[in-house]
Amino acid sequence: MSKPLQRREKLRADLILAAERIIAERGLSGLKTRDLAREIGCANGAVYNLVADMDELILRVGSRTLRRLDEALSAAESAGAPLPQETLVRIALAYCDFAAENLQLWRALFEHRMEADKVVPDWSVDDQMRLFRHIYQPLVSLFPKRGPEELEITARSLFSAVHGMVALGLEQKLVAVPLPALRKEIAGLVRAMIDGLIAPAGQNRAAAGS
Amino acid sequence: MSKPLQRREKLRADLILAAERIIAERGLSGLKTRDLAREIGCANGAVYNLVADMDELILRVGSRTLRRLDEALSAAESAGAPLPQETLVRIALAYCDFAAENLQLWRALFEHRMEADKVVPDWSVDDQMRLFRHIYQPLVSLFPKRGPEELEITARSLFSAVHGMVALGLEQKLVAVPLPALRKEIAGLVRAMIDGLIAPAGQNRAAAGS
DNA sequence: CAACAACCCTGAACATTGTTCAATACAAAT
DNA sequence: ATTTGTATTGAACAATGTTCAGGGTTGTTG
Repeated sequence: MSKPLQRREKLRADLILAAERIIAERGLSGLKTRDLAREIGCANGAVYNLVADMDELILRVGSRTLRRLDEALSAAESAGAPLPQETLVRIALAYCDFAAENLQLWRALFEHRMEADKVVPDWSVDDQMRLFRHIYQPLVSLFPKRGPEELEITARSLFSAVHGMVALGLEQKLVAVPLPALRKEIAGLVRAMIDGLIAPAGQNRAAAGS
Repeated sequence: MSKPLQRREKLRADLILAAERIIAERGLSGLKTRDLAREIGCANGAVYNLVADMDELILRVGSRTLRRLDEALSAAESAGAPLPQETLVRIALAYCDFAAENLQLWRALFEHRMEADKVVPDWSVDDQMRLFRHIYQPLVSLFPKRGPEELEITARSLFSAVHGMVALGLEQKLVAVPLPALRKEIAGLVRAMIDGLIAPAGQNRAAAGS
């Protein structure tokens, strides 16, 4: 009795949680199968009954991280004035804050590289794509005339630009900007990007919209 | 005779070049000491007479990559109208092109993480900082009233934003934007950022400059 | 030229890790 | 209770960065 299937699932959940804790504490490179096995109380070989390999485990943890990130962005989306400009700023800052507060787990999302030939499974790709929808809505309000495809690309670009600022801003403590300064920079540049995109501006607005 | 010191330096150079070639072909994770030793014709142990460890070797390759990147950006800087806006766009596109043409070597610059406690040597940090100076100059032309510190931060932010677009844009082939589209997006968003930063713009330009 | 010291190189050995697998223990079914 | 299929174990394997004692080479000195 004691429903072995449920026990298996329980162990699986424990494994993923243990992996998450270890990555958060010691970084992606601190994740070792033997530590995991000891942590959840089984032989190292048993790990491979719960997940196919380390890649899958890391992606599972990534999925959890992405879900929490998604929630943080959702909260920011509806946590103030519905002005699309300010909503986008809030989302960008929420992204920055999440990365700072979950530094190692957030890094793991991008540091991890699939071993060549093996493909990222669909459920993982879906997780990633879901993030863009947060900035898509405000962009629709800002640019009602533009088509969905164009807006999707813009959403992706905006997201990527903010991601870059966060990534390099949190990189190395030596030259790193202090967090408040980084937040200010992000807010400023997001507003600038939006203003510039709206702009009935001066001379050279040629290539942006076409 | 046969000047052993020069021989050593020759071997060292060979080693770095071999490492560069391997990273370019197989990525950072494809770099193995035994392959390197075979490649340059020595025992695997001998590698450690030429460099302290893999970290140093990777940083040496990174230094070469950064130098070439620096040259590419320099060329872009002076390869067209001296209008600062267009100069910045050219630099951003040159960055994108360099990353695309040197994908694995460029990725290695950011994928590589120092083993904790060990610090990045000075010469490597210098290499990295040098990149910002390319966008610093045009920014001085654009914002003569702002102080050097503020401009340095802006330079860093602009660079980071473009880096983010390139990084996520070249990431996964599945959802990846084709290169010409990415270039167009980068040019558009760089112009937007600049316009937005210049902007005597509408309602909400509060937080950017302060 | 000979003896010697300093240094380099070799290749075997070590430690760490992801992964596999034959043997064992266990659970359920007949 | 016996059988059967599955889960678990822990030893073994392979890959890989790194170290090291021993042998060889180089350059210097008498």
